[in-house]
Amino acid sequence: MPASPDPVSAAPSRPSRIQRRNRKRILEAALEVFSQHGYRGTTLDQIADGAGLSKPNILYYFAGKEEIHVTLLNDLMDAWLAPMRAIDPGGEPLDEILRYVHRKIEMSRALPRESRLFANEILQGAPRMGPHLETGLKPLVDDTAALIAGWIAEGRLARVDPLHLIFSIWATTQHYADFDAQVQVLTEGGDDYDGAHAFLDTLYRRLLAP
Amino acid sequence: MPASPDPVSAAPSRPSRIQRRNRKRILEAALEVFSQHGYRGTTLDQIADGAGLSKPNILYYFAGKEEIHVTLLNDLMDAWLAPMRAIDPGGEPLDEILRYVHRKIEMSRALPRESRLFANEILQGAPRMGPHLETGLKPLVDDTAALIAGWIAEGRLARVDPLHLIFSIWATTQHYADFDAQVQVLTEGGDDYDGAHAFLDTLYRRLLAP
Amino acid sequence: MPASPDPVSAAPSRPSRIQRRNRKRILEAALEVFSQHGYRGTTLDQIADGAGLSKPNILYYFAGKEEIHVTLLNDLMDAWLAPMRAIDPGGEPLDEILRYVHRKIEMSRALPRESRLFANEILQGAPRMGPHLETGLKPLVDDTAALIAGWIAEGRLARVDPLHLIFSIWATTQHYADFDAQVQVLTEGGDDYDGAHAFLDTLYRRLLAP
Amino acid sequence: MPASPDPVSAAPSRPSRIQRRNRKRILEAALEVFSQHGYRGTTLDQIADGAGLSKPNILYYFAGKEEIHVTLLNDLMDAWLAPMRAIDPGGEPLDEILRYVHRKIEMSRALPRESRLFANEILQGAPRMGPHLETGLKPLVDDTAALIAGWIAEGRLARVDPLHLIFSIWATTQHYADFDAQVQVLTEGGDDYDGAHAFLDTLYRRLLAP
DNA sequence: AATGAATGAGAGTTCATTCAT
DNA sequence: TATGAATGAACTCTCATTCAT
Repeated sequence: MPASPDPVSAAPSRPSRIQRRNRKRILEAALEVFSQHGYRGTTLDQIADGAGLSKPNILYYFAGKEEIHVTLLNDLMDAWLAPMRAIDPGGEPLDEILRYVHRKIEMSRALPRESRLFANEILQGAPRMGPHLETGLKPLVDDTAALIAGWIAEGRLARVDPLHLIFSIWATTQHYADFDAQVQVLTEGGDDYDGAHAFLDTLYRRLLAP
Repeated sequence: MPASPDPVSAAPSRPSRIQRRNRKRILEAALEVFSQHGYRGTTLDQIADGAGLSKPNILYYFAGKEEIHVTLLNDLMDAWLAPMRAIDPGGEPLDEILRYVHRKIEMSRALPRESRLFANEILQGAPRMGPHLETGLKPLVDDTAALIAGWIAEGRLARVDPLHLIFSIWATTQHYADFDAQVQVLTEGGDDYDGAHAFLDTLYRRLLAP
Repeated sequence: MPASPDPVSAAPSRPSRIQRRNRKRILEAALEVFSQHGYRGTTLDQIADGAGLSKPNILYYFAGKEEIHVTLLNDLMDAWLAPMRAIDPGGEPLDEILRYVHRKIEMSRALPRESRLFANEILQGAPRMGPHLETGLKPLVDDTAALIAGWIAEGRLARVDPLHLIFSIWATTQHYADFDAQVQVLTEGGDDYDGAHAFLDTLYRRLLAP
Repeated sequence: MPASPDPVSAAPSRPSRIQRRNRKRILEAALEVFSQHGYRGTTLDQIADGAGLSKPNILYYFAGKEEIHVTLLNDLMDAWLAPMRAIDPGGEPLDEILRYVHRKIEMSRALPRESRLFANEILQGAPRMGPHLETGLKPLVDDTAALIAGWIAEGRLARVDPLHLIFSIWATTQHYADFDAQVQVLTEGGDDYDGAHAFLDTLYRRLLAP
């Protein structure tokens, strides 16, 4: 040990291949069940089964059920906000908004479980995500609302309340993931994301065209 | 029980005043907790506490936790669909749609717990409500979509996909109840239902004005 | 219920006969195992077995393992301090001390499990009894030490440090209960409480006779 | 292993320096936690942490938790009995006893963890030390009691029961280590070993002076 | 000589439900 | 009708120990 390069300190020596693989498996399985059954409706057994690991082994990687959930939320937060971050203040306003809407629809299609995970959490009062809303989401939304307000002031977008506009975009795009069970019934299993793209394009174009 | 005038058969001798009062209490308490914590997150103890009844007494009125939940869903279904049923086929199309939108916003404001109860249920795949969607919701939505399609064909509304229009109205109006925790943070506690009325009025007016 | 004298309020309406009987059974069984195996070494299963009740039924009466332990400690505290409280400040000093010693030996003989319960707790740093030492024990010991100091000042007892005297009385008398396993081996199963009475009478008489 | 010079047989090839160091570390850490939390209250993790070794490595040196505990008990037994062995049959009786008492107090002061380790074990019925009491302790105590009886018969010590005398010396001296939590509270954190020396010197002098 | 990874056997606790009155 | 009492099944989490390297 004397001649060792010494990473003895408690520094969490970067995870091994197995560690990374198993953590990934666990989070994948957890996403599946948490997004479907909610926090309380999910059991460690379900996660363990889904991950192909024993229950105590799950707890070898995560301190407890809650830590898995919080880790999921944290890890997904960035990806979740990416579409809004990608709005280009230097772009053509209407284009930027419409492209944001289309990105959000695509996320609903590609990541419906993630959408439902967040929906579940917020529906129950965001008990494990409260801080993130304040520190992660709020500033970004404030900035975006200000940007839109600027565009409106310049006459490059029709007059609307920017914050309610943002709410409406979230609501309409995430609806297809969050309320999929209902959408399925009413579209008779079609799911029709193309129709969603077309409809919402029309909607926001008519709403915002200057 | 032998001397009872009422034979054992399932004929439900009409409920006494106490029975009606207690059932109402139970359902009220159950709505409160189910809407906040979801199905699995809710315990009979919480419902019993909220109702001011003992746990076994709860089970005297309902066969089990699931029956309470299903009863709630059933009982609320009618009220939930009332705003759509109230659309007058003989009215002025744009007015009818806008008034539907405003009624839905008002329901979000007045009955947020009911909204979240349904949201929770659908988010989890509608495990206890599946049939209702097919038999209760689908026909009504089909009719309404057909009505709207008719109006569009007559040139009395701008061209849009009626079904996606309906989705968007649900999404945007219920958003204020279902994602209240998030709305609260971003509006800094204001909640702003007036802004929602104004914004959505503008939105659907611009979208649908012929 | 209308004509009821109404103890509806949350007041813990005095326990029923069954409640009292079962709580007693649980505490009796818990004393048996806690005193033998210590807090951590005791399982609820052992207590449940000893009490002839199911494990969840144990938890119907007590909120958890710790509450059982704390309840035992609290309930026994008074009895435990009674011998010291019974010292009569108006009595003949040497007699009073000697009678205190004999009472303590009798407690060791009659209540060895209680003695070991306290010994276990203090040995591990009194984690669940800390406050009691300060508020219950300390004032009483302070008073008793002052009383003894007064007797010494009056020349009615030989000079000794009162606090260390008290320690020695506790140590010598409780030894027979706490270290019974060892005493048994060395006395070859005799246990000899009579010898203890005689020896300690001699000891404190020679120490304290003025 | 085939080419190993050391055949598989149990012949314990003498331990390397590292082995000796690690065993010592483990036992030191184990003493710390066993004496504080008791056998069941102690986890291998705590020992591993204290020793700075991994948990499996602990089990490379010891077959299991129990073996660590038993080893501790065995290794300490000699040191624990040394003060009694040091009583000189050829010495001046009162001096010998008093010096034994003082040595025991010093052990309480210097090795409180060892004292509590034994106390814990005996308190719980000596489940892992039973034999030792018979084979190690009993003969020594028998001898010492006989020695004291002889001194008394010769009129060189006042009449007392030798075995109860020994019990009392153990009880009074070890009390300061075993019940330290209580002593601390009552001495207001002083701990006062000097007072203990003085008090017990007086006590046994008055008891035994011929 | 050492350890990251894994697990079976329980631990304490929760909870929907049943029993007895 | 109503409830105090009771419980089986399941849940999260712990821990001594083993496996594989």
